[in-house]
Amino acid sequence: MDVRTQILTHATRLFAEQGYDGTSVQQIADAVGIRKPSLLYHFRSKDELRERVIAEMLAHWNALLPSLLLHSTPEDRFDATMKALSRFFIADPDRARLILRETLDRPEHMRVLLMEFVRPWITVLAEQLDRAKEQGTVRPDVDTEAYAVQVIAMAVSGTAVIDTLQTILPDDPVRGTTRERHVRELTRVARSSLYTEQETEREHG
Amino acid sequence: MDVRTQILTHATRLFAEQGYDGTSVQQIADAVGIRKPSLLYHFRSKDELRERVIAEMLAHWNALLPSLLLHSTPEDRFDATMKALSRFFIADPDRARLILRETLDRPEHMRVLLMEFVRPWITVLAEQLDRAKEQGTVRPDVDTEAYAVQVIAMAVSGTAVIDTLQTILPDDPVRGTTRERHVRELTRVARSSLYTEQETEREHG
DNA sequence: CAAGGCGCCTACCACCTGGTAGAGAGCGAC
DNA sequence: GTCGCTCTCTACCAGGTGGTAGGCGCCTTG
Repeated sequence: MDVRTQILTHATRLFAEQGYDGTSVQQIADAVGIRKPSLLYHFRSKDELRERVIAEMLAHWNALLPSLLLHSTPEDRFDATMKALSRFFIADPDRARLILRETLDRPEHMRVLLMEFVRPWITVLAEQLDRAKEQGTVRPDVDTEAYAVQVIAMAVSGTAVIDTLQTILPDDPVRGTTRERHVRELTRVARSSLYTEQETEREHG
Repeated sequence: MDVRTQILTHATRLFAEQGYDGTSVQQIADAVGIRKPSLLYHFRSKDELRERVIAEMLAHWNALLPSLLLHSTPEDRFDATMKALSRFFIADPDRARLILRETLDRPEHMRVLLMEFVRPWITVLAEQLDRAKEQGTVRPDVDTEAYAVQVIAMAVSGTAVIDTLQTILPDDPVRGTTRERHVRELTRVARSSLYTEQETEREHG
């Protein structure tokens, strides 16, 4: 792995764990095993590094999402998208933490990013849900746009903090680990608040 | 308002907006209108100030929550608690941001706080829901503990980031403002995923 | 064999950080 | 009065911050 990629990897982890202000260039350089000026040779400034870290993550996002919407049939498209979304963040919780931190630290910047990378998907999802609503599979009182935003926000923030919730949502011999319980309940809440009762029963057999 | 309180107020706001590492003692002192050593006369260190800020917020929490559970009848206790929870954070979104930041920055510390200040309420809520489940008003497939945690997490993280979501969940002449849409959908999701269909219809008239 | 660019280094910079020392102003108690 | 206490201040500190200057080895290209 080339140095530039190593820097991005370690910077991503450290920014996610400690935040941008809580992480020094020195720390990142130490993690990579180079001197500070060497790092600043690859990235002009700490700020550029941060932008690159976020861009890197959004590139993954952009590479993953479209294929998922194209490879699924219209019927299970929503479920497939929801699952993919969860998997994207659970696969690397640093992504969720990074997004959450950027939202808190630079809300104006995040608005721009959301507009470009998230808004289109919200629109697509909401349109699908509106069609399903007309067919009677989705509850009539759903604000489809707000619902889509809600569910994505739940997935992101949930993934970011799940490990800390261990103490208040302990592992259970019957119900499984904290993570399992959380994901299962998230899925249940998302589904049962979306579909009409008939649809839910039909799908569950 | 005495100086100590002023310091706490400004520190709360600044920590919530910029994070602990992103805020300098100098900045807080400037906001209050005193010199840095004067601030450090009232709080031995920046770290103690942070602890006091959090303690202050948890004191509010502790003063508010019990009265709400005692003054409501068993029937609407859950709804009342949920509403109170939302109001607590919406009244001052800095609280939600502070909690979220502390969870990201010092997860181990947050675990301790959650155990002391949140776990008891989760237990109480879960017990109520379990009783309601036996009576058939709550869906049988709900993991009541996980559900309670989920809803609280939704309220906290939702409030913390709602203003930034403006771009992807715009104000709507029919559906209302971003905030209204978000809160309404949050409530709808929480309710409709909890109660059995009969119960929902009965309550809605 | 140069020439030159790339990548990494040491040494250094101004600036800011959290925190301390100690002086002095104001004020109530004896 | 003068003691002692509370509170705020100026002046200062060591250490860390992001970032720069410039040299040195290495590899590729003529």
